[in-house]
Amino acid sequence: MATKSKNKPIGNPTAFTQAAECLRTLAHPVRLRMVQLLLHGRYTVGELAEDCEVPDNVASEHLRLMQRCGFFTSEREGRRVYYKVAEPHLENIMNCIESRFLQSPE
Amino acid sequence: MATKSKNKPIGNPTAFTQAAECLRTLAHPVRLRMVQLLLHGRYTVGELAEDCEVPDNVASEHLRLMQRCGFFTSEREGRRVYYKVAEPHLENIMNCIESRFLQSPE
DNA sequence: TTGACATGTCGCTATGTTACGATATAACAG
DNA sequence: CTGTTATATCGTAACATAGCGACATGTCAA
Repeated sequence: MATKSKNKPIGNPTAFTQAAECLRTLAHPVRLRMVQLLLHGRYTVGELAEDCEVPDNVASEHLRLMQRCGFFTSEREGRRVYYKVAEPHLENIMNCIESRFLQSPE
Repeated sequence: MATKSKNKPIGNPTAFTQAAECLRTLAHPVRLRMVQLLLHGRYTVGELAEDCEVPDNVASEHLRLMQRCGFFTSEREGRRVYYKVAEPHLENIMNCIESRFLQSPE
């Protein structure tokens, strides 16, 4: 019964927990849009907030969450703060998501 | 100012909402492990529950969630119910996740 | 200094999610 | 029929999350 030879993939429980945490951070429509935008350039909090149609402080909180996951870094320039992508795998994952959900502009 | 020519990617708000829902469904350690297993073969509820170390009814609820997203289908055989992958993009997305988090067996 | 602007943080409420125990259904053996 | 196994569902309690308004910080201009 243990010799069923189903050769299961190995699974490190800790890794699944970490992966799930990052995916939860990604799993929000506003945050997905922010990732998509930041993969194409750098933006300020205000620019992201306007594009996503949320108040500035809400945008700021979403950005803070993603910064904690290591997705983004930020640099202040004058009174503006620019965010940009720091996690290189975000591009691959976003491509997968886009190919499934954002394909046909309808 | 609108002529800043940042050529933003187009974004269909509905698509981001759908994508976020599916990602939330994926964003759980037990469910990620189930997806990984089912990408390599078909399994019964009991087999998945044992591998993931959760009670059968908890496994059943996770499977139901993922079935609602279209990730899996199920077929009864006697008293067992086998689940298998129905959403072809799951493999690509899982590969992205594995390449980021499940790389080094350590 | 004062005031305006950009961003960040806090406290709260509403809502969603998870896991559990109990119970229900389904298939089968005797 | 009865009992056993496999899976599914329901109600609920603990917990996490999202968004809001108010307030705090930080930068600059006059």
